[in-house]
Amino acid sequence: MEEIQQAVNRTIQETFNVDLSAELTRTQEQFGDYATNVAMQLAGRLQKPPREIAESLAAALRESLSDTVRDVSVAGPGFINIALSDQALVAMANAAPTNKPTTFKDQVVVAEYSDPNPFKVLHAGHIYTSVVGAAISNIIAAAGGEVHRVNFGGDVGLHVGKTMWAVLQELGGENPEKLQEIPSERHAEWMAACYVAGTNAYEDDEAAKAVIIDLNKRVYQLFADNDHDSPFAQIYWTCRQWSYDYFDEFYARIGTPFEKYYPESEVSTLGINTVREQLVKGVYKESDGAVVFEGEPYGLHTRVFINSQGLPTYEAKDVGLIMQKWQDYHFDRSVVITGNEQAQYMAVVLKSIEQFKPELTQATTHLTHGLVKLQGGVKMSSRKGNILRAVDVLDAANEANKAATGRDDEQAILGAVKYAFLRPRIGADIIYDPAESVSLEGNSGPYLQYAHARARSVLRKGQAQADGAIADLDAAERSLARKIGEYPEVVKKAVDDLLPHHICTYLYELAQAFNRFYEHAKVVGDPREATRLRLVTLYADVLKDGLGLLGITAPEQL
RNA sequence: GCGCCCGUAGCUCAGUGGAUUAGAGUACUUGGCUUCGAACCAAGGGGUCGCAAGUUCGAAUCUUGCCGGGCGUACCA
Repeated sequence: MEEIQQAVNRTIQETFNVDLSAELTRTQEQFGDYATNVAMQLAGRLQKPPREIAESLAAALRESLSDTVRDVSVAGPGFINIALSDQALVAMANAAPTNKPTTFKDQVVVAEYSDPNPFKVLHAGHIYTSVVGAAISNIIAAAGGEVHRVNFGGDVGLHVGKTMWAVLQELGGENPEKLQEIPSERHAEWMAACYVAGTNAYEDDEAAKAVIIDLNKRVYQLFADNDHDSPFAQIYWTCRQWSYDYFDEFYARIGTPFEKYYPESEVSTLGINTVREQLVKGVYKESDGAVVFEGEPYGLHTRVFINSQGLPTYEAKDVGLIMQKWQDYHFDRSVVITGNEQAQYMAVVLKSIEQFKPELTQATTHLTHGLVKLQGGVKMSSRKGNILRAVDVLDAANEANKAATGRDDEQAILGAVKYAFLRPRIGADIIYDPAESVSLEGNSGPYLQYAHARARSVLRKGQAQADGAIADLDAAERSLARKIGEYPEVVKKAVDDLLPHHICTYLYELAQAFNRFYEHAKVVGDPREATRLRLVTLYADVLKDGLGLLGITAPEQL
């Protein structure tokens, strides 16, 4: 593609003495393989009819690209359509499984996502953000980045006070030894129930509310005193560990493990110190007893970093987190993935850091996604416990899959759920329908897994013939080869935009192209077997590679 | 009020560095398995691209203004 693009640029330069970078787009197969509209762009500057410009460019390109191009034609108001030769198409297809962009070559990248709070339950949104974050991390890694996947969460704060309140009720006071009576497989659900009880008490019971506020302060004090031994400390640390065990287990299950957790407690001191330091230098200001950053000069709003009681808010903690990540990794790029309700909040935090560490914010990218809603547009409400938990999403997928296939298949339901979450472009809220996600038909994860398994099955029958050279292509083969060769361009686009859904769109089109090919092209036993086996191999490899970027497995057989 | 995100077929979504006739899936109606895995393929109906102006040879895409939805807007995260 780049070769052709350069040839077009060179031709424009030579023919019209104009420096212009031509944009090459993929076009419908009936028109060719690539198209460009430079002739229309040039029409104004050259004061010539676009078709005339297109004709002379096309003629020159036919000459200079005679090795790689089958035909260069002019269509409509002045589009130049370029059809590749079979050899060029085959060369691109051959390179497709391994040809990756080098956008992040030799760069250290920190990817932060998921960010659940200890002492709370993982909900559907956590699967979504984890799956999206993992896919983006995979894409960056494919482009050469050294990716460190990290996770940030609140091990201190009011929600901890709420949970601890109910925990103490359950234990009948500060009796850490009673925790041992809770079997390990019930830890997560027990703590989730405690959080719900604590939240309800906080809202309904004034006395409890006061206790919870006090417990919150006591938790902060544990860190100030480095207290691991008092009964209260033992309960806190044990429950905190239960949370991290539960997170680890869940991430392992869905295949999105993390290298490091950054608990809030570990970054808040750095955050508060940094903010105080910069308060003296005038970056932050005191206002009504709190420390704030005034965003209005930058079109943002003012936010509190240290509250009037001297405690750090999330803003100061995030300052600490970013500083800590910098100290730990000296990253070239830091990608933070959160819900879009944090978009403007993060803009303020980053703008404030830009005042004293501009190199750090320049290297930071904040990507935001929407909420997970259920089919029918019902929003998942937080608190109270009437939420869709992460396991509920997987259970629903499992139920639906079982109803359709009659068996349990963890890889199938993970493939289904992940694909359902990755298919839409990041940004808007997503509507999740468990039944549709595990559907065996249409644009779904199982369709792609099936399409892969089917190809591998053909290859098993075709034995080891699959590395033969391809000489020429018939129409069905050409369509498939064309689609396979597009893969590197799609990955490049996904990397440039940091948008994994481009890969979903492509893989589905690829699988469709294969299924059409398969429909009327016999592979094993056909005179063209060698060529076709080679194409099927490339197809299956690309499909597997693409699913891998999405974090979806591609089983050899289903 | 101000700011950010979003609005494409009944439903769920691609397409938004401008481009050839706006595409998929699903649902509905049909056709195709004695043949490499039919979880597949093919055909059909279904769209004022929220509305209106503007820029252009050309706008779902860019600009402006409206309408509708979500979120944010100082001591929550």
